[in-house]
Amino acid sequence: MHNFKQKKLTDLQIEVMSNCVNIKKKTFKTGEYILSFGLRQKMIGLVAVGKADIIRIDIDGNASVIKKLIPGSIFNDAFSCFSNTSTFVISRTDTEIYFIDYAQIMTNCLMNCKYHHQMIQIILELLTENTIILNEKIEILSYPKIRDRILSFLSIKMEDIHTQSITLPFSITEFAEFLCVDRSALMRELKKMESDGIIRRHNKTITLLNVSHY
Amino acid sequence: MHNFKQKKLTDLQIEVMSNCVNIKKKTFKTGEYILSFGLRQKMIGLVAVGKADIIRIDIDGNASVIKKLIPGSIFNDAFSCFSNTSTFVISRTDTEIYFIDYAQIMTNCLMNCKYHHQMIQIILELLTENTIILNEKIEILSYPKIRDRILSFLSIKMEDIHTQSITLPFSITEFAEFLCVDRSALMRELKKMESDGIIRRHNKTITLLNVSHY
DNA sequence: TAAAGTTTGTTGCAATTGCAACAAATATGT
DNA sequence: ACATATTTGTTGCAATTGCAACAAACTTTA
Repeated sequence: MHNFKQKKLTDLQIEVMSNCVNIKKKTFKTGEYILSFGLRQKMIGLVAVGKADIIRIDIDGNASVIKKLIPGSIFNDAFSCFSNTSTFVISRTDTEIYFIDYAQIMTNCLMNCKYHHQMIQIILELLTENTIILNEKIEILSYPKIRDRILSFLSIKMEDIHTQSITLPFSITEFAEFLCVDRSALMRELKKMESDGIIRRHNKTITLLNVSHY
Repeated sequence: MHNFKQKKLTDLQIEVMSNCVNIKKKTFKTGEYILSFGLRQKMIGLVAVGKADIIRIDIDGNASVIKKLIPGSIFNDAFSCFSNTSTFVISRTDTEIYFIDYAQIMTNCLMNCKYHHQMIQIILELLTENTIILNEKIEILSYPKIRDRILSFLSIKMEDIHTQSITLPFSITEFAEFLCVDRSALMRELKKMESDGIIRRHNKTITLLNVSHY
């Protein structure tokens, strides 16, 4: 199974940070909502064990996966700054989550704290990584056509892992949600792309064929 | 003219930061590209005078305005982390831009620097604001229908400025680019929404009418 | 102020998409 | 292993959108 590029917090980093700010560990069962007790708390969540999704549910009840979380992934409440929609983090397996209060970083932690510098750096990296992911999503959604969204998604992911073949980290249904398109329309387009000789697909593995001739 | 909510760097903040890191000032003429000399330089750009746009141009040459920059706005190279697209900052009027090298922040600046703490805070705020803006854009683009995108845009902006009336900060043509929809299709939908009694529009001013009955 | 360029407004038409509905295949839970 | 739930695959049809093309209004520039 391919791993998509993703910044992870190492044990060392966690140790560094726990020397500087308060870190709490909580466990969640499959399907439970991970809500870091009230979203506006400036907490960073860190997935230590298990899988979770950041999902957005709009006024009409439509769900969309914003980001798949795997061990080492972080999420912060910056994701929850939507206006009309609700953002949740939901565990897909049993999970262990660390919550890091980064309001402390700016207030409580002494400037001459031995670990402060390193931790600020980590947090800046995390925020930057979030920005990149969100930019990629905008890149994908800016195409009106499903085919272009698929190709855009593939090229982003293939650039990350340097291959011509991708195993989706989600089901086709979730893939449609991620691309913000109708599932059956996605299905139709995938089939069409196969018959057009652009891709090949076995279940969740998609291979981009050579299309140098254009 | 309404101002959309936007974090600004105050003179004080600029002064604070100039005590800590190197800040360079450059001027640009209308239509010039503001490229902070090579995009991967971890520079923050700050608009002091004039207007500029962050635009994205995809492989097919389609342009999309990501963010309108006004005096006080910042932009950073996190915006330029697209894979298949190019992101530019282009001046729309004569502009004065400050460039802040924030690579220095992590390396050169001494930890006991008097201004360090305050500046880190400013930068974290800027990154967080960027995240919010990108999330709003995703929120808008996640709707397949033009009408929903318009309504989503309006409700986000109206929440910001607490009113029922919005004066677009861009032309209708740019509005279409921002929403990633065809201009004539946007036109058509705006007209339809007017005849449906949902909005009223005079030039760039859109008023959301009461639709409590649903 | 005349000319050139840009934005706005409009429309017909074809392509794409969403939606609904259903059967088949998988996965899950007891 | 059985029953139930979920995901996948397929299709017809209607609605929405993009595209092309053009006229009118408005800006900019010489």
